[in-house]
Amino acid sequence: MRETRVKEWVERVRPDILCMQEVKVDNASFPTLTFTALGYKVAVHGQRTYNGVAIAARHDITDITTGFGDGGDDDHSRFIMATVAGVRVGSVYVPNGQAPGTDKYAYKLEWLARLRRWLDASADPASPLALCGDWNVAPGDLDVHDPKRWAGQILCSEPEREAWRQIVAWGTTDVYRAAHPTGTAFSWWDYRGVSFFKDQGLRIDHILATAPLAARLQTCTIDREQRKGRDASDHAPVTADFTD
DNA sequence: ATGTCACATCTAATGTGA
Repeated sequence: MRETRVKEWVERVRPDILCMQEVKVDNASFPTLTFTALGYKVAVHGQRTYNGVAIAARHDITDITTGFGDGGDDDHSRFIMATVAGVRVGSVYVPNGQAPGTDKYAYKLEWLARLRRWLDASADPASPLALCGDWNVAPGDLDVHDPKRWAGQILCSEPEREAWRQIVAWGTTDVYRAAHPTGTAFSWWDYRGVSFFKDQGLRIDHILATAPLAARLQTCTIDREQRKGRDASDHAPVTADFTD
């Protein structure tokens, strides 16, 4: 986990809630004290080396659940839900999927289908809820720097986009797209080559909100500056402001 | 355009996943 950079970002931005993905440490190794010292509570569903998701919040965190609890494979720590200040919040790390046709791709599509079934069974679109994280899906061509070059590729293929739409159709709004109907801000740029320098990015990190929460949306921005500098992630943080 | 990065492992170069 990029602890120093996250700490500096939290000190400056002071979000009420921060959802993290790919923390890549188990619960015992998560830097809980770093967040506590900043005035945050944390809920962690960690995993060593791979995956791992967490939520930090300035209010109390209650009703924490991890995984889908559907009897399926929960070996990957990719999903944690909790309640903060009356909002049900999820930190979501969707599998990358490697490439269409691979086992990992099938796992990704099934994982997204499981998330939809979990929402059907365990959540209420009429209540305030947000799903935040690395979705590893660019929902439409506006979210891709070069749609022709990416057509059919991982992160952009039609089955992935359809699985994404099934999540949205459950009852959420992509709040960046709601705030910026024609915006072309990206949240991820490949480490390799000159992709960031040339802004050859994709928008794959999303905040989805149910109607009662989306109605309170003020702004949604992607902090491109965070992709720069020493020890930067290949992702940039997405932030949304909601009225009380 | 198969490139960069971080981390793991039979601590040095290689495999893995992104």
